[in-house]
Amino acid sequence: MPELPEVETVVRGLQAHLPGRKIVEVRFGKTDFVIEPEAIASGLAGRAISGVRRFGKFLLVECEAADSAGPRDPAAGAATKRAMGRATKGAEEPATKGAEENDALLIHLGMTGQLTVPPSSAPVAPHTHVFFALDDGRELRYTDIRRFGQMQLLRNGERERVLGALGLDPLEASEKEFSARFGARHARVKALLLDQHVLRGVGNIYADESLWRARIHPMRTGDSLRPEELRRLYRALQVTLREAIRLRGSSVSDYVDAEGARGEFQLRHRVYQREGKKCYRCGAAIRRAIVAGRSSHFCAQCQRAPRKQKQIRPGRSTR
DNA sequence: CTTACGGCCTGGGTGC
DNA sequence: TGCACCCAGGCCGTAA
Repeated sequence: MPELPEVETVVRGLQAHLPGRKIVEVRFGKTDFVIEPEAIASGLAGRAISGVRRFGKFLLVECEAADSAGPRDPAAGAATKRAMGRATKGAEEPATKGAEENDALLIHLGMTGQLTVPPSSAPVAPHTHVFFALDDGRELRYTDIRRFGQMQLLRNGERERVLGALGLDPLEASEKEFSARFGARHARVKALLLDQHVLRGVGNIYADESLWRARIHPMRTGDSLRPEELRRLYRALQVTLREAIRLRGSSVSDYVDAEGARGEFQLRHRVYQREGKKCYRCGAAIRRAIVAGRSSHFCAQCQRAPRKQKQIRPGRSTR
C-alpha cells in the first residue's frame, strides 16, 4: 500500500529519470480511473518534464511551461530547456503555492499502483493502463491491478482547489502544530492519523506502527492524549516514517519502487499484519480490531485501551 | 460542525 | 477444478 514512505521512494526514483525528458506520446488502456484522459493526452504530448514531487500520498509530475502559445501541435520546440532547478533536497515547498505553477500530472497510486520507466521495447506487465512514451526510448508506465488509483491533469491554478484541503505533511509539521491539531479533536487517534485533512500521507501501516511505538491505543481520542503522549506520538511518527523511507518503504503486497524493486520496511513491522504474534516489547500477543473502519493492529498490553464510556457528550460547549 | 458507519470500486488470495 | 467470500484505501452519503 503506497503511503508516504512508498510514494517518497517512488518520487526519488522518478527524479533520477524524468526531469529533462520530453513526453512524446500518451497512450491508455483502461481509463475508468483517469479523469479526462483526453486532456492528459493532448495536454502532455510534446511537453518536457521539469520535476517530480510528492504531496501527501500524491505524486506530481510537473511540466515545463508550454513553449509559446500553440496549444495545438508543439512541434516547433526544438529547444528543450533543461530543467534548471535540479532535484533539490528534502525540504519541499508547498506544492499548492508558488508563483508560477505549470501544468502537472497528479497521480495517486491507490493500493496497487506502480510507476516504472522501462525501455519501450520491454514486455508490458499485466494491468498496465497508461504509457507516456519519452524522448529517450523509454516509457513511464502506470500499472494498477485494482485500479483504485487516480490520475488527472492539473492545469495552471488548479492545485489549490484540488490539494488545498489536505493537512500537514507529518515530516514538516512541528510538534506544536501536531499537538494542537490532535489535542483539539474528539475522534479516535487512529481515525485522525488516517484523515488526510489532518495529516497528509499516513495510511494504515504507519498509523499502526507509530501508535505501537508511542504506546498509544488506537481507540484513544485525540483530546484524551496527555501532552507527553502527544509528544510521543509525534516523535514516533517521525522516526517511523524516516526509517521506512530509509528502507525504501513496505512491500506487503504489490508495492515496488520506480526501479521495480521491493522495499524492506515490512521486515521491521512491529504490529501491522502480526496478529497473534508476540509483541517485540512485552511478548503479549498482538491483537487486531476494526477501528475507524480499518484493521488496526496493536499490543493490548503496551497500548492501554481507553475507558469504555462512549456516552454522548452534552452538545454545545467546545469553543 | 463533528463523528461514526456502511457501501462502493476491483481483483488476488484463501478456504472449502 | 471451481467458486464464494474477505479484504484493502479513499471517498461519499447518511444519521446522530
